[in-house]
Amino acid sequence: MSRAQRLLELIQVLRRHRHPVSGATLADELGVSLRTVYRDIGTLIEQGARIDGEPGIGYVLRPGFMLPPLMFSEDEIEALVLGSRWVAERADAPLSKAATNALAKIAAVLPEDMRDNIEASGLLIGPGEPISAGDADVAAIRLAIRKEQKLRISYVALDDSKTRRVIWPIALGFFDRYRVVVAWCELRQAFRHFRTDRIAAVTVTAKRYPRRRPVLLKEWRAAEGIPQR
Amino acid sequence: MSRAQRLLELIQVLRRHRHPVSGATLADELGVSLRTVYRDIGTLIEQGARIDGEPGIGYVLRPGFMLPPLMFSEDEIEALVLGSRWVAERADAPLSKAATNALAKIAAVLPEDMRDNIEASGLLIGPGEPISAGDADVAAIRLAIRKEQKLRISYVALDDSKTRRVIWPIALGFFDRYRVVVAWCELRQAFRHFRTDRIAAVTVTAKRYPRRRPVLLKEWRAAEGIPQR
DNA sequence: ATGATACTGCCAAATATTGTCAGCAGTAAA
DNA sequence: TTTACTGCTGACAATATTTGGCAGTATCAT
Repeated sequence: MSRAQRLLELIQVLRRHRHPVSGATLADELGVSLRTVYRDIGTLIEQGARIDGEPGIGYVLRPGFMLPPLMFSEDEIEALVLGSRWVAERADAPLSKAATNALAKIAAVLPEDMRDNIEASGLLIGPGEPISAGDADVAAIRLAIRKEQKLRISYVALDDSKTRRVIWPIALGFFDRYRVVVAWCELRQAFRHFRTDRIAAVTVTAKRYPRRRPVLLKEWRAAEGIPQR
Repeated sequence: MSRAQRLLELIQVLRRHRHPVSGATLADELGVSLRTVYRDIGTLIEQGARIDGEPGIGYVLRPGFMLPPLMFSEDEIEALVLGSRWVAERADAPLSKAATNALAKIAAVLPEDMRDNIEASGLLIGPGEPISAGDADVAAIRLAIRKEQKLRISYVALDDSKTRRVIWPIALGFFDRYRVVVAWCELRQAFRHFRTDRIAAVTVTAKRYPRRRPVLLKEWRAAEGIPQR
């Protein structure tokens, strides 16, 4: 049995057992050494499997590893398809691919007759001016937002003056013609907006900013007078 | 990337492309040689995947997937959230509400920590000029598209000339500033585009148009020179 | 017919996997 | 507290698998 097959088998075994299973048991069931089981589990976790291993207990597959079947109304399907198409069309390359992937995953867990609705959806996204502000950078900025990491940027303001700043990126705003990074600016000690097409260079620092993003986001909303959702 | 990962990825790629994909394309997407793709496909089929490979065509994953799709990745969640927010912001009221509902359903099946990512997502849709072309009408048009029903409209063209026509709506295009109904026009006996903000009145007829929407859509794409997805 | 594509076999080099041994750390129960 | 289980990690060498390239065949759409 190849390793790939064994990994799938391992998931199945874990799913079968509701209660914690010891690595030794798994090793036995899979006909493989204990060390290998540890390695396999490691691989699965790396791939996104949610497996709890507790010393003295064993392994449990936490719920939420796999997508359960989903049910949507026709309007909901159309909304999801339209939204994904917009993202696929307008966002940076990795996010664009992610949108298509997400839709495919949803399609896979949909009842069969609904699956056709996805492809047949009559809602289209009109072609837009491509926003070509460095895909790689935008993806990096998204990641920094997620991880609450400081960014060092070199920014060309609207009056063409150039500054270097360290910012705490808290959000990325998608407008029709450009994208804007919302951030706390260490230079100005205030919230500032930076158009991605005017960011000449980005360096992701390893430093995490000292406050939590949701809190900052709330403060920014208050400062801008944007009602909370 | 390990082979096991690649096999999962391969399935996902096949899921993503609903139409036949050539081995060469797969090889390219996976960053691996064609020969290896053939071997991988062989392995997957051995494990029970239902993959059709036809010479001259390519590969198709038949629904009835063998592998339950794994959980959404962080990028995929962000893509879904962003897409839904765009729809919630820019589409007609019922669709907007559907987008929010769909997202809630997805959130419901997510493990807890991922659920937080939905609310905390840092991707925002910038406010756009509201497209206020009769929400009720747009919803009605969407429904007519889904049901392949004829519409009777009164249309004000760009030169302000007014006409009454019966059209077969096949798609609704979302542009940044307006929305366009793609339809077969009985008056002109050709495909025509109608901006929703210039449709003065809509009546949904009970009559179903005599041809199938996907076919018409394909013809329209060909006529417009839009490559098939 | 032609081109595109799926598919198979073979080989050598590159790469991954595996078991073993050795040790640390956490949990539950005696 | 002690003991028995258990998770987890590192190193290493033997082994197995994977990979790409090449050559060739078959099948389908046009």
